[in-house]
Amino acid sequence: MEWGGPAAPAEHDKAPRTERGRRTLRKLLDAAAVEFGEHGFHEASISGITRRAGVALGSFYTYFDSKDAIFRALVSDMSEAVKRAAREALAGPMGALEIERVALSAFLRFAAEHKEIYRIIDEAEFVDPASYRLHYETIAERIHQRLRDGAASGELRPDIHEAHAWALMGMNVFLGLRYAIWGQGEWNPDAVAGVANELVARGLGRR
Amino acid sequence: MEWGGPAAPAEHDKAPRTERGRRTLRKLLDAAAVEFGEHGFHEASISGITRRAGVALGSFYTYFDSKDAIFRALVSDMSEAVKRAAREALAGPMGALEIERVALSAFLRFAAEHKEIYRIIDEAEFVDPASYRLHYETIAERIHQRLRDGAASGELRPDIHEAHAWALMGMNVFLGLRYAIWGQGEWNPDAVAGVANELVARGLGRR
Amino acid sequence: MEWGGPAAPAEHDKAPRTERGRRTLRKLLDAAAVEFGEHGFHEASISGITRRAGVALGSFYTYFDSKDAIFRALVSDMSEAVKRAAREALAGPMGALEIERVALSAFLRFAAEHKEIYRIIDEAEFVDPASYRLHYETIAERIHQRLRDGAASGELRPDIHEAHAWALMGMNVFLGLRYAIWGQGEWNPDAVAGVANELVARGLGRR
Amino acid sequence: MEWGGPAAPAEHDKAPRTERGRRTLRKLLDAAAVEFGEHGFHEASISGITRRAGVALGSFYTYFDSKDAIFRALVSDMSEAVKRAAREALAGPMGALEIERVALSAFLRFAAEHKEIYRIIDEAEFVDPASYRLHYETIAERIHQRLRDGAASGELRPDIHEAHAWALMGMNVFLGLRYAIWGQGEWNPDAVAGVANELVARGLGRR
DNA sequence: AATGAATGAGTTTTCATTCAT
DNA sequence: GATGAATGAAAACTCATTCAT
Repeated sequence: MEWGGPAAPAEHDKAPRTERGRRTLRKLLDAAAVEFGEHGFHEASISGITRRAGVALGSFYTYFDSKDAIFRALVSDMSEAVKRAAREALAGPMGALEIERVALSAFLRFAAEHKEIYRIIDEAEFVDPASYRLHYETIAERIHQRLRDGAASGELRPDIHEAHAWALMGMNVFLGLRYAIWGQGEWNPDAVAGVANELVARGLGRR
Repeated sequence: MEWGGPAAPAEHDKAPRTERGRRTLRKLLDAAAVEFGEHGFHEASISGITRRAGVALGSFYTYFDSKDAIFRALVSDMSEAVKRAAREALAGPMGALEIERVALSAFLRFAAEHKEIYRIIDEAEFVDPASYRLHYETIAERIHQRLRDGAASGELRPDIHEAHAWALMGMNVFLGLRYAIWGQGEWNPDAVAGVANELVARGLGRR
Repeated sequence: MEWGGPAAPAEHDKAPRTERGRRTLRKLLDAAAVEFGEHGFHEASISGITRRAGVALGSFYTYFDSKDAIFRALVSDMSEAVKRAAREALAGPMGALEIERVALSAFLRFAAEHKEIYRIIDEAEFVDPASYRLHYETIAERIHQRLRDGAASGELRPDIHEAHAWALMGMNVFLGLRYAIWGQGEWNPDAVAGVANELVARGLGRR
Repeated sequence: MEWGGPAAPAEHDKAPRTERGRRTLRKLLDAAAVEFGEHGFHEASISGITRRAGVALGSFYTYFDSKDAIFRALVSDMSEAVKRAAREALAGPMGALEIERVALSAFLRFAAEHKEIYRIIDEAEFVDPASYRLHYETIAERIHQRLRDGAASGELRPDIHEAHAWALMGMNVFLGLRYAIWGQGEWNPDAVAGVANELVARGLGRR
């Protein structure tokens, strides 16, 4: 459940000043990921978080101003983690279609590993609509850029539209929902990504 | 905001016996759509619903057993309305690809008209996970069936897979999010549906 | 401890609509007078008030929005009661000096009877400074008017100044503090009022 | 805001041993005067005091045992300062009436300079009732003694009563409230003291 | 002496649900 | 059926005080 990364994001306004404090902050974030994933934002309780983290209730407020605040911190933590996972998978040089296939495959693996991400991102729609919208707009823009690059290189059709990026993202998200979250053991990320990629290849590729 | 249809769904266990009761029930459902759409399930309050409906707080329990109950009634009300909108749009005889285009176009119009549907369906993930899952599985199955029909008629590729249905649904949902919900005035449902449909046509159509 | 008067002041925004509600509101106000008088605003608790009133904790919020709100309601209740007590004592026709003597005497009796008034008014300085200031400014103005009337009738010096009204009020308040609140059994309101009145008579009376 | 005087009152049980400690103690007391004056006892926080003082939270307890303790130290600091201001104003030889006039004038100036004194003394009624009562009883006794001296010297009426002292103190306090605390710029301490003193002169002076 | 993290008891407030009229 | 008052469990949040470094 550890979302890796350093425990004290730069923008955090109650940054710990000691090593001990840094550890406590990390424990709280990890505990919050579990608690929110299990119960959802509203059913989750601060005391549930601190209990899991093994710290006193009051200590929560040493690091966060409210339940909202830790939720927001968690969402950006996760957006960051998803991005990192994608970047790692896309390290080497690849063709445009290959990129999309690998990206989807990596995302499916990541979601299967961190199922709580769906609940938490979806709940952001209610808890912090701005960050919810930003989350998807950022990803769509990233995809859109990749598609334009593919068009420029001649591998994809020249008439790439923003709607294509959103369509692609929607596909990916729902395939993740169907297989990574609701899937039953036997499915294969590469196979799913392959089926989707064939659709994209024909749909957007140059013949 | 009126979700049309008769006021007393068959499965409702506290069906009103009088005409006056029927009107009160309808007022409550309409008020709930607004309240839940505006605040989300948890921030919404029964008293907010009854205030909007113009009835006394206590009267709520004459028609619903709980907050959950009215929410569930609303979700099925809406699923029903979406289905009805689709059915109406798909009345005449059409080819497989045309069906998908018209269905998406109708859905985009419907969502633009009833923006609260996204919030409410999404929130079902937390309030009533089973109905959330059922909602999407039902739609996916419907799409899957249509694709199989298209394959049988020879218009689509023969190797249709369930993943194709989920991919298609994801596209539609995210295009709705981007344009019907977050869009700014100028967009055209038919154009969006056209872009998506071209992708599907190449991706799944027989050459 | 009952502050008499009707239970539902006109300006109250959560006025009860039934007789039963009216009784509950009255019980809450009376209980609050005791609780605030005994513990002061900050040490007083809502649950203490409802326990004394014999109603459920939640019922408090049927009538008041917050601890502040009931405190403010109480202060105006009391200002009103003090004014009423004074008016009753000053019913018949009297000379200017006699008026001041009777007013002080009545105030001393009232304060002895309702010792909590000092704590509550004084605490308003912190809880609701505006009403604290208004309370004293209103009384000072009332006194000032009476003194001007006395000057007009020729019984008092013609050069009455606002400062005289504040001086008189200060005398009264501190004599109340010394005798009505901190006094030990044996004191006599009329005697105290007499001593003060002689001072006023010489100080402000026409020779 | 500095209440002058040496930083370590004799009765203080945690007297600092070093010069540095003495400075920290002084900073805490000055910060507390501002914090309590601004927010009142209950809304004031230890962390607010240490933040203003520029020291760490924990350091507070090196010098005071509790929030109450520093409040009490502050009240006695202020009582002391008021007394000192009066003593300085009353240095030379004066008649009984002149003494009262000068004392009031000096008090008005002092209060205008240190407006927080009213809030803090008044709040003592709730935080430390004994010291509140003692504060006023001590002052009343001091005034009473001066009036008796005036009677003995023949300048004042022989039948001086304790109630006269309390009446005088009440006048002074409320004139201070009206002019020093709530007054708007233009008032003159000597003029106010003059009006009050004329009242006292006629009321208590020998004709 | 100084620092700042940790503690947890205590209080306000909300609101779904029940009930008497 | 309708009304609106009553209930009380549950949770967020504050902050004086303690403690480890």
